Amino acid sequence: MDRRQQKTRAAIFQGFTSLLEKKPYHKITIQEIIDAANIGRSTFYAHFETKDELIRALCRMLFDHVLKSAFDAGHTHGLVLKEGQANSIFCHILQHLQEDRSHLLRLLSCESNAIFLGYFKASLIELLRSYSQLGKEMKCQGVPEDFLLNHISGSFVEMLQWWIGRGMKPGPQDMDAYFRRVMAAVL
Amino acid sequence: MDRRQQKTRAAIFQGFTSLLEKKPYHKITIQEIIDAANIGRSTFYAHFETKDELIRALCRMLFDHVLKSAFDAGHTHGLVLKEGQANSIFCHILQHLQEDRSHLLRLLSCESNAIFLGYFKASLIELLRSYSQLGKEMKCQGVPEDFLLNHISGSFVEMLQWWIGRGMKPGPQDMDAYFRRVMAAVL
DNA sequence: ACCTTACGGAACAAACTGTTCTGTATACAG
DNA sequence: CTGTATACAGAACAGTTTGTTCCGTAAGGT
Repeated sequence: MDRRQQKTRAAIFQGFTSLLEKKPYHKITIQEIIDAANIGRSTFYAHFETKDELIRALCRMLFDHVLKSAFDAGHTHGLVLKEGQANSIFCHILQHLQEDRSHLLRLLSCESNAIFLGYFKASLIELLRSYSQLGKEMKCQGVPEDFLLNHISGSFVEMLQWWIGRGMKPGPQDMDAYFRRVMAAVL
Repeated sequence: MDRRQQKTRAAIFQGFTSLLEKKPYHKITIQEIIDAANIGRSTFYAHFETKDELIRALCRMLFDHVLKSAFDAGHTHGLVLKEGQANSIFCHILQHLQEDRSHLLRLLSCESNAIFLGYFKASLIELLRSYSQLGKEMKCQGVPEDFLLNHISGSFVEMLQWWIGRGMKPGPQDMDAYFRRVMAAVL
């Protein structure tokens, strides 16, 4: 990809991100993004057709990394923390978020975090669907697998929302423990 | 309240609702609502300052009824279905939704249902918080009550989303059974 | 019957949108 | 190093939407 395109794209993401920390998504105008990114009007439209397309691209970029690395960790250690283990998919995601370094956590803490959490849940469902050991780790006979997938992913995202809303106060291990307790009948 | 205001308010809700079934919330303009409701421009702004205020008023109106009646049923029967029981808070909500008559289910099925489900979850948390028998019905020691409240409400709404996305295919009793299974460690 | 007030509708400036155009600057390949 | 391709900035554009103000009319409430 052309270096100029990379820089422009990064500038748009950066400007958009900083705006999202100040005001809700639906009140941000494309004009403001253009000003924040310090680019020309036509340049923005050369990269993204709409604001929705922009946020989707942003989500893909951010979530792909986190979920991929969590998946790699979980492939050998399982979904949730078991006794004597240090890693697991869910715990790894939480730790990765707290370490941050990317703007991910700031976006998940912003006023419009529901949008990001929605995309996050969809990505998580896809991840779990492709998780080969899923069948072995899920209990709960008599309930459709699809329902369980939705319940697990949904519950995790709901927990994330609660965690973020409280300033990430309990640590990742504690959260993983809470999660394991309430999901005891499923995982 | 003035009869004229009642009629205007109803016309706005009606027009807005029918628009929501056709297109997503954020693509609906106030101008379209005005046209659909067949009222004057200044009249709309005399009732609501913004589109967000309108949808919030709509949610309050719709959810208050459902949750209040569900609460009355649950006050004598408990949160979830036990053997030999015909009613419970969660099962009652599902049944009430399926009977419909109000436009609630259509709104929860529309493209922008995430907005409604968000308000629904908030209302549900408030309802449960004021539910006197909550402490007795919740298991799961060692996990903050606030976390459980969020998990229960969140999981219910996630289930609702799944149910609606599948055309409300399994009946309310089946859904209540699924819910009871996955929440076995909590309720 | 009177007074209050909600309504309709026009007109308004302001802002945002999405597109098109032109000239310039930069990247990349040979 | 040179030429070609293309990404960029910036202006200009018409078309919407927004939120407000005005006034005359119509309906409600007492």
